[in-house]
Amino acid sequence: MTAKRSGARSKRPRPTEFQPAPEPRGEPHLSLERPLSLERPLSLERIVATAVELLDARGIDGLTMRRLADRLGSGVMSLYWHVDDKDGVFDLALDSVLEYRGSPQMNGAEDWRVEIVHMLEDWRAGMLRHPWSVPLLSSRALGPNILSRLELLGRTLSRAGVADKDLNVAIWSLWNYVMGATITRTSFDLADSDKAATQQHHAHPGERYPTIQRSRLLFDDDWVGTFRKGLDLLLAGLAPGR
Amino acid sequence: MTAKRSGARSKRPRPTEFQPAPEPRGEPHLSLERPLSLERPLSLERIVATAVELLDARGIDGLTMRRLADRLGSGVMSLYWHVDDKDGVFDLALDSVLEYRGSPQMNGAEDWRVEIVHMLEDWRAGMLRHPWSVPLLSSRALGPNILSRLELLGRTLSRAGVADKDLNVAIWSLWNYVMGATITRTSFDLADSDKAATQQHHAHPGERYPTIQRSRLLFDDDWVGTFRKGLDLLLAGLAPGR
DNA sequence: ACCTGAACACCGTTCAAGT
DNA sequence: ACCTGAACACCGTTCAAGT
Repeated sequence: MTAKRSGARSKRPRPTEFQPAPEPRGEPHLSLERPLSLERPLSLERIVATAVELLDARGIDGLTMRRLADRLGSGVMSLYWHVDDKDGVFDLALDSVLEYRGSPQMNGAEDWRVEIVHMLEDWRAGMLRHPWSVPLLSSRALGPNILSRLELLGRTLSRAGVADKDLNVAIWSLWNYVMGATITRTSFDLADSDKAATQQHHAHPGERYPTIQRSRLLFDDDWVGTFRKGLDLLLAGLAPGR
Repeated sequence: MTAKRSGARSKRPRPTEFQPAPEPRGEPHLSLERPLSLERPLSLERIVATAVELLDARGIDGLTMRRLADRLGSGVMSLYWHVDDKDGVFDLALDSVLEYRGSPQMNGAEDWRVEIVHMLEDWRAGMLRHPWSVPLLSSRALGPNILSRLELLGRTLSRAGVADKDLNVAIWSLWNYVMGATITRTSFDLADSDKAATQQHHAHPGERYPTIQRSRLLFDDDWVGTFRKGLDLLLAGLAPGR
């Protein structure tokens, strides 16, 4: 039977440090009904936070409505009062993980170049911290937090002197660069953990892939450095002035 | 996870050849309404081709082992003799769609810039023709056809005069750019078909996203032009010579 | 070598109902 | 307003077996 409503349930699964629920800051609307108790009552915030936890722990296939409900100490169907369906959970989890907490004082005084690099590295780091977000991001619609990042990026470029007519290309070039770099990175993490494939394709690239081998393409693990170099190059091209 | 297992199970021993192209020859248009099973014997090729067909027609969730077997006119479990598991089908389908048929005579005589642009646009077009390949590509290991594309890209860059020590950054920058641009593109296709989200976030970007609106970021549909511009910019930065 | 159905342990979601 | 179990129509895959 599935009667598991005994008292020992429904405690917080783990005290692991973990990013707070999607809306920690003083944002417009929020539930002032409930105290911040993470205990009994189901709430969108709790559902999303737990979904992220589950995704972090077990990957994209590990998120199951039943498993999620279980972790929350509720019945499966209770989730459906708060959420449309499983895709809704994916969308919410994805966007929550992409929220941008800007650095304390990023005002106009700073060098815009520093600012942009910081934004993009933060974004990339966020995705790498939750690798499941990458495929999700490429198969689901853009949420508000992602759009906010785009907006901020555009604003900064604009402030840096990029003309309106060039803004489009500038934003997308940077955006695409970050997405691409992150995908590449997670791809290779995957490849590394998949020894069979690595053996088969990466271990002896000299025979079929001499250039790849010569450039040490698959073995260079200075991802951050490479990321920065390409980014600098791009920025130089986009806003040559100053 | 690659499909070939080390045991004696696979159809083809796994030496040098991975597997031929399952994509339909002739014009890329194919009928989605395929009559079932005119050819009797199951084969890896047939399985992969049908999987691609199914993915094209019904998306990533539409591929089901049962459905696949059904289309092939076989029992579900018959598939498992040719293929490890469902992930194996995904890997095979993905790689098959990314095969590069170089243009007839792409020899050294051509301008390398033309060559590279052609390669990358072909790659991008291939992914857009099979949108399910994008999230798959960002969550699965790189297959041989993808590595071949990388190799060719590196070789061409090298021939164009890029020094070995710069090859790494050059390859990844271009690669990442294409991946990112393609993801962005498919994201917006999704957003367009998702009217609720579009209504909510894209229809009134002026209020919360003034810069995005000003740059007409979300409404510009000259994807090809934008793609080309960013690419030219990148190429100029990567190989300033000439 | 190749293919098969039955069976198992799961899924997401509808529904009618409880508080 | 919030939550629930039972039920339905699916899944992927193991197994023992057939040719």
